[in-house]
Amino acid sequence: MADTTADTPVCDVEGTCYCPLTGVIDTLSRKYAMQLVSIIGAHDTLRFAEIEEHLPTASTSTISKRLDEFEDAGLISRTQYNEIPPRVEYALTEEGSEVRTRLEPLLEWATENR
Amino acid sequence: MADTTADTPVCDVEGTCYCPLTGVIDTLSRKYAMQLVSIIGAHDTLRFAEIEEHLPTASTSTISKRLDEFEDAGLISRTQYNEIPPRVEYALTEEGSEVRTRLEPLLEWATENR
DNA sequence: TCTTATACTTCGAAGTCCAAAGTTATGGAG
DNA sequence: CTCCATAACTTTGGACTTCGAAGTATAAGA
Repeated sequence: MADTTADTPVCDVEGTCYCPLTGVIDTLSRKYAMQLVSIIGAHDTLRFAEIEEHLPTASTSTISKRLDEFEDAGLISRTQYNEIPPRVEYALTEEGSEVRTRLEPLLEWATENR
Repeated sequence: MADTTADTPVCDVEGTCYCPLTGVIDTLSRKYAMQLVSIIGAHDTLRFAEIEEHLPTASTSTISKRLDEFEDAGLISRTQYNEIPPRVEYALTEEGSEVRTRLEPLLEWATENR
């Protein structure tokens, strides 16, 4: 009984309320997504196999999918070197770094309280 | 080629690295989970139907599942009043508040950058 | 020719999320 | 006494996601 229009989100409360929040949060709301941003951010660049070592419980295909999604979302860059055997390096973009910075307090707490 | 044992996580890098992080992060890595913590935290208490208004794109069953998971994780409390029609109120616990505090910077940024 | 190395992709099964309909309980209208 | 209304879920069957394991592509070096 607060808003007058039908499709306005009901966010008229004390404090900030993140109602139908989409975008980056959807990308981060998937398995291993937050850990992955943090792991890449802890290094300058990382190769696929190194990421797998850091996230041993995640399947190859899931890591691959997360990386694609992050690239689409502009959170990471993918640099491919045309050598044999192939070499690919992943790194956070500026946006990705910003996300990682804001993710750290949460992950830190979660690490201490598991 | 850094660690000598087989099952030690590869976390010997500069800075903090959150390798096979489990627990609360898994609970938060599900659809609408982070938004839900934030929404409940923006109020003293919330009823089920109010939560649904704040998260119109989430299905009833998903909200119900998230609330169960949060209760199991100790992030929210569920208070049931034996009236007809029934009344149930949800609120963040102290742990939930801590999580919300650490979630805010991320959600704030995500709101500005969607 | 065969092996090696890296970075994936493909596969079928298992688990998660969806919208819509159903469940429980009882107070009040007719 | 029967029917409807209300709140908070639960159930259902189908679509989407994640899983581990196996397969693909490339070319240098034995």
